[in-house]
Amino acid sequence: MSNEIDVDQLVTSQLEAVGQRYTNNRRRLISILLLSSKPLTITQILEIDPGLAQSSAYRNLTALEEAGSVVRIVTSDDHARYELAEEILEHHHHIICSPCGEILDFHLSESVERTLEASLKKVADQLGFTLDTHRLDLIGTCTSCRANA
Amino acid sequence: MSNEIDVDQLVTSQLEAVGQRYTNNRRRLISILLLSSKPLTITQILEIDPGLAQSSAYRNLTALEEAGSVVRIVTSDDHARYELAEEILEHHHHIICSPCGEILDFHLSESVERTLEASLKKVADQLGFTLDTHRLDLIGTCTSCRANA
DNA sequence: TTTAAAATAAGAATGATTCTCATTATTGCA
DNA sequence: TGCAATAATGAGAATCATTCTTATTTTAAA
Repeated sequence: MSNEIDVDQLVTSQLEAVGQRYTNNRRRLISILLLSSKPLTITQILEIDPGLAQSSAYRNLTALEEAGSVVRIVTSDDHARYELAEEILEHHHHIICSPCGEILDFHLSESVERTLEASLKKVADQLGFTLDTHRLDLIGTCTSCRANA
Repeated sequence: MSNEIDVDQLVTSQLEAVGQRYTNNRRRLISILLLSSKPLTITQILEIDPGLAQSSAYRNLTALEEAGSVVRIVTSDDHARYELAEEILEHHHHIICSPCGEILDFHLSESVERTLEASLKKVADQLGFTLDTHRLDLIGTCTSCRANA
């Protein structure tokens, strides 16, 4: 799933399923996210590709989110961040620096992930919820914020 | 920690530690959150106690958050929600209904919680992060949203 | 009490995000 | 290939949760 051709095909079919086209602007967004190892704010995305119109970037990221290709992450700092969906990237989690809002991805071992999932399934059943996914975020302080403190 | 007198004492000292007073408005906020079994939006809080001024509610919830008495939770729907901090409520997690934004609290068994924490500590160390806490959210659909679908 | 510092509340300001709409591109069909 | 019809684009306006300002009120300590 790390091959760009596969990603394009996947996104194409995800968009098709919600009646949307894989346009040039949307390709640019996907490729920016593909090159980034961490979730990006709209501001960061526009800095990387200043040719993108802000309003189109918002609209297209929303379209990609509805298609299930992209995920919108909100932390307490007030810029949402976007990254490729787990169907493209693999299931993973986030470690968030609370002073600066920076987010990095990390993975949990298979076995921890599995015991966790079993427990979560049980909880959701008890509460009458249908489960789509889970989100595990670590909140802390990164090296550089610690240095500047 | 479920005794209201204890809560008031705790909040008083938490506020004191950041040079803030436990005023009447702040008491009203704490008691609303104490009576709720789930995180509330500002709108919901003002509906419960229409005597509160919106600007004061925001300011006071921010003060209580800085004191560590209250936590601000942002989901993808655009109203932040507030609940009492874990120091008051006990460590717990959230199950979020993505159609309607509703949040319920749940607890994980001690043993699952412990294995999880051990893994997370390891990850944080590797990435050079100091860890404050973790956040585990289940994303799904609640019974009533499923019924109206 | 008096007084200095903190809290309050009403409304203005901010700013991320969403909407509008005129223009441009794309698709399906003849 | 050419022509609608439909979808996407981009510039700027509008929205709306949240934060700021400021004049007034409350509080705590001497």
